[in-house]
Amino acid sequence: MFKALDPLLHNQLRLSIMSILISVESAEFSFLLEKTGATRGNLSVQINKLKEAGYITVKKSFRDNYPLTTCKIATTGIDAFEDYVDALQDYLNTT
Amino acid sequence: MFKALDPLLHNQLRLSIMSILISVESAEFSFLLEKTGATRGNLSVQINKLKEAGYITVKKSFRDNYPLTTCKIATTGIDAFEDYVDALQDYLNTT
DNA sequence: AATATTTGGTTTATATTATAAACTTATTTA
DNA sequence: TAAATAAGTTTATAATATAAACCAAATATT
Repeated sequence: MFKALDPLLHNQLRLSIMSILISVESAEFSFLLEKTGATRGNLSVQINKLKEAGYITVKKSFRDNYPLTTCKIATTGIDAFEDYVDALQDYLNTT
Repeated sequence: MFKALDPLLHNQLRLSIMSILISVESAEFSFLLEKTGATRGNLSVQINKLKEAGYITVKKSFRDNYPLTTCKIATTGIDAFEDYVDALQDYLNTT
């Protein structure tokens, strides 16, 4: 009856990140920071978990001499996100 | 932008329980056990958390000499569930 | 030219949470 | 009367989330 909810996506911050990334071409660390309201530490950790899972790709570069972390959703991530949204319907269905 | 997700509801098993309870008059422990596929220990713990929060009421009685635990959603629980579903929309909105 | 502050993160220590295994108490069956 | 089953509860452990502390480089301040 209830499909399993991908534990990686079933977390507020990671879901926020994915939700943002699914609707933009790419997003910088500071953009995600502002949009999610997370702390830098937490954001860093969760970005890495999503990256380890292959849900997003992370590019590290420099801009104006400062580090710049850019995130982009991967195909695997899009699929996982869609599956998650799909699975959730069973739970929310207030008929 | 992203509303907070009630941590009590943002858990697969507890959300399953609430999802079931919102659509029935009441449900027995064994019914929830079967529908959720949880272990008895886990189900017991999560039912109690929902009860402590005032999201559900739990009635303990006996039937055929055996203990019978019956759960029913409370008004507070209905409200919380609706708020949760509402908050989630911001995250899922694939527009 | 030192020193302090800011930027843009990462590491890690701690607290919280989730979960299953072990336990309990009563009942029925062999 | 011993073993198995029913219906849960308790609790030990593992996993997770989170913020505080840290770090390196750049810029600003005295």
